[in-house]
Amino acid sequence: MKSIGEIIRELREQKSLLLRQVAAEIEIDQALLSKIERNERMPTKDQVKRFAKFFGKDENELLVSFFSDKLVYEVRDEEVALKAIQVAERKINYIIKNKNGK
Amino acid sequence: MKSIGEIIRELREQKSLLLRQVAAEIEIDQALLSKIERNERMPTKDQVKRFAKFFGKDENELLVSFFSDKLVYEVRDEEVALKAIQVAERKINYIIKNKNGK
DNA sequence: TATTTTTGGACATTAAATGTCAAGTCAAAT
DNA sequence: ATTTGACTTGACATTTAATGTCCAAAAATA
Repeated sequence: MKSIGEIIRELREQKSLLLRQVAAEIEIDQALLSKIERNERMPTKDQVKRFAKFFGKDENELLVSFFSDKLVYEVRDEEVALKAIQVAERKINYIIKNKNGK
Repeated sequence: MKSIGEIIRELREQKSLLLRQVAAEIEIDQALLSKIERNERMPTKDQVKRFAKFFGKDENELLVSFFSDKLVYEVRDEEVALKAIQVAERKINYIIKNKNGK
């Protein structure tokens, strides 16, 4: 249930690394990393992959956090947020179901 | 389970109206309406509201279609799509829960 | 206080979405 | 077959939103 930013910050602090150090590894500006960790900016999908690799974390696990954050962001202020997500889930299930066959 | 575009097209056809006529009412280019109906472009939230008003449909109902389409679009090609949506739903529930109190 | 780390904010850059126009296809009608 | 009307297509313009950068300010630490 943690945001992608919180996760990244925790991983960094577990290793006692500085923003500057991680930023250099991931090849992003350290100010940007600071913002990402505080959920002020979203990383790109590619950056999330690099974080996973650098911290030795499962890529898909981080991607789930990342995309779920993006989804939440898209509807967080909407009255119909919850319903929209529920309908979206059904639509995705439908798409998956009819992916291969028919 | 229909897309916002399909819904709009059905509403228009039920009333036997031409693209040009509806486009004029909603105040958008008819080419854009054509694309919206075929899910080639997404309408804006404000346009969705105008469609609801013009067709006499419940606004929130159309907004749910609209936002769920946007959510699906955001993750449709991702391996983690379904999990991301499920986690997003939990996050939204959490946000709603802590909206007023605490 | 001096140094280092982190954050804030303005601005630049890039990317993505919406909007527009004119030409194109297609079907029906004549 | 030609014309007419409805719809679609594609290239392009415009707008909006996101990411990225830099430097100064703030906060923390020594």
